[in-house]
Amino acid sequence: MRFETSTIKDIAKALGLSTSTVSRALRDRYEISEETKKLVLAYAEKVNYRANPIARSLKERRSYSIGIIVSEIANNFFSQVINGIESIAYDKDYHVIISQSHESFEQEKLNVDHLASRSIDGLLIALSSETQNIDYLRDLYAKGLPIVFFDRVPENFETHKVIANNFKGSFDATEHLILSGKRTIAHLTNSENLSITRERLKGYQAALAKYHIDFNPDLVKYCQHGGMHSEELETAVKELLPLKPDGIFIASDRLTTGCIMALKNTNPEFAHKIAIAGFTNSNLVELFSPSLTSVRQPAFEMGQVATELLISMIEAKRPVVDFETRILDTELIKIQKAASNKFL
Amino acid sequence: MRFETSTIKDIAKALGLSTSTVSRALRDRYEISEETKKLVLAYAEKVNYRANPIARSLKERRSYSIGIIVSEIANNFFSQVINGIESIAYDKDYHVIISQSHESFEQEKLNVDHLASRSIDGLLIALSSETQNIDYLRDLYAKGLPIVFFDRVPENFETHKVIANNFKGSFDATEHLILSGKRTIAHLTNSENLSITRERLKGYQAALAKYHIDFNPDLVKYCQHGGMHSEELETAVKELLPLKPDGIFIASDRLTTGCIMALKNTNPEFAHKIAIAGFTNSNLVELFSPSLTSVRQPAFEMGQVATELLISMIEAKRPVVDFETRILDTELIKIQKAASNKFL
DNA sequence: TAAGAACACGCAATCGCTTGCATGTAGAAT
DNA sequence: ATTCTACATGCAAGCGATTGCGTGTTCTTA
Repeated sequence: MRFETSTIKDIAKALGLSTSTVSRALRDRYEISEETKKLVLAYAEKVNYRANPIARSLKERRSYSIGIIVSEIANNFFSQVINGIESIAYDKDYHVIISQSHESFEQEKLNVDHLASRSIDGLLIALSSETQNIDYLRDLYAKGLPIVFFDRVPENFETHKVIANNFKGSFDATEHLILSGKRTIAHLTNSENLSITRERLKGYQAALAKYHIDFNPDLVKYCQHGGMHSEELETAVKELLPLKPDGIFIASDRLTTGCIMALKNTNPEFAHKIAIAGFTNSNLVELFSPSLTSVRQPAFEMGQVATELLISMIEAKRPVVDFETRILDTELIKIQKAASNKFL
Repeated sequence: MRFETSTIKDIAKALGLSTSTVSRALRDRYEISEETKKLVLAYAEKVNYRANPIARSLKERRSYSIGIIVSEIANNFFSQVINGIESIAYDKDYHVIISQSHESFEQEKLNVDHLASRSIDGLLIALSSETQNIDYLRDLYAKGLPIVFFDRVPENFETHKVIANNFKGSFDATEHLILSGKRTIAHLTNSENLSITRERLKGYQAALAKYHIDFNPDLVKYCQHGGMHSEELETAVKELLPLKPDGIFIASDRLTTGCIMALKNTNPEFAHKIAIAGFTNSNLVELFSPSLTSVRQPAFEMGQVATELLISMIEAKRPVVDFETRILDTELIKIQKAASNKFL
């Protein structure tokens, strides 16, 4: 060991006790006298004893750590979710290990496998946009790894899930565009693999239907890589322009910012004419030009709820069979007309 | 064990070998016949054997993982650094564990201690803006934990460091403001504890000096919490306004976006009159209104370089005594006048 | 043919910690 | 005074993997 930290054995030797007694004192178990417990604790404090979590993990077959898989941390939504996760996990003495899939299925699987082999006690995951086959997760789950999905969740997988009210969020955003007079509303969205894609599409369609606007499939553009490559965004934008949309509803954080960028690069003038509404948790929307109406997800809360559910699974005495899907409401943040008019 | 993964013992039993032989075959050591090696490898493959990293860590006293401490991942600069770190680490079979200090010294120390106790093989750290005392890092370092600092580095700590050319980046940005006719240039910056704060201040001062502009300390505002609280930004902005600056140079990613926001909230009209230059690695600067000239750090590369240095320390046969401080050049990205004029 | 070298493998200790079981001691109960 | 109970502590196995050392086998060489 490079670090000559003191071990339970050192303490035992110094105090003329056995390692078992020391361990029990430290773990505060019942079969120990108040006296020796105090003695041990005092000495441990003195030498700044830290239990070796590795050894404990090996022995106990658990690590008090939970794994997180997101597509990328450089994404406001996900980093806020992670903060929510941490806020609960640390409170309950769990540590978190973050991994990025970068929207790649292979990377996702690699990371999950690695985490699993490091004895994480549970997994919080938002699927990558490439992911179609989740058998590898089923295997792990069957072997006893608690898994909670958030944001991008699979169907036919019985476990806890936490999602935003995607339908309503999309409906509201689309309706907002319609109410501000738009009629040809495009929809830029993620890979069809994702649950959020399907749900948000439905919300968009429902809003159109409510106002008797025909749904035109050509106005819907899918980005298979979730906007990771700027080309896919530019292609989508270029394909949309000839259809002369007067509004566009965008279905995810990365897509929203990427799309505005693509619009600006492709046709800056048009970028300022089209009305934009999109999912984003960016704290900087107020700085954006063109400005947009945003659908904000309760990301922090989503992380918290998912973590609570996960920890309840981890610590459950008996196998959990009653699963819930928590649906959290989104918030529509409209353009502040005044400000945006004044300076555009 | 929840996961009934196969162990080396299982393989040994199944093949009628000893665990030592299996281990040696898997580790590809010399005292083993080609034949049994193949046998073992084939069987291991078949049962999808994964060595238990926890057990290995315990035995070998290392974990093949490196710890990262940044102030927050929801920061373009840091998330890009992390991506750079990952790109090298994964290549060399290391895993990374990310922790956030949220600019709090206490949180930083807590996280570092936790990482250290989890047997990380090395640490990559950018200090929090609160951090003044790094004795706890010295202790760990003395006990043998390799540490490489990046971005926010301490003085009087002999180890590898990787930083941007903060002086030049600041000089260039300030000079740019001067050359576009500004004379009263404010400087919004981080806590004085940070190396980047001092270096960037010097660059700012040097540029002023070059053009014979008197340095006015009142024009420099420090944010002790690195802009984590919006109040400190608003206060700073409000204090600056009476001095009627015509330009402002901002010293970090979070501060830059936060400051523009504060300007907009405080006095939107003024926000569009003042010329802004600032450090930021945001991919969205082109969307910002008001627009700004940005100093972009080679974040990804910084992560890569730091990781290479760290791994070289970890794998060094003898204690490293020759340390380097790598300085990477920044890039000045000027406002695209055309675009910004057209739509402002 | 006999002795030594080279090789392939097993035994067992070890990393630091937890815990079931055994043991010893003191006080309570008869 | 003797037995029983309760409590405090120690012993030792085990988590999964690595590795120094010892041993048995085969092959080489004189």
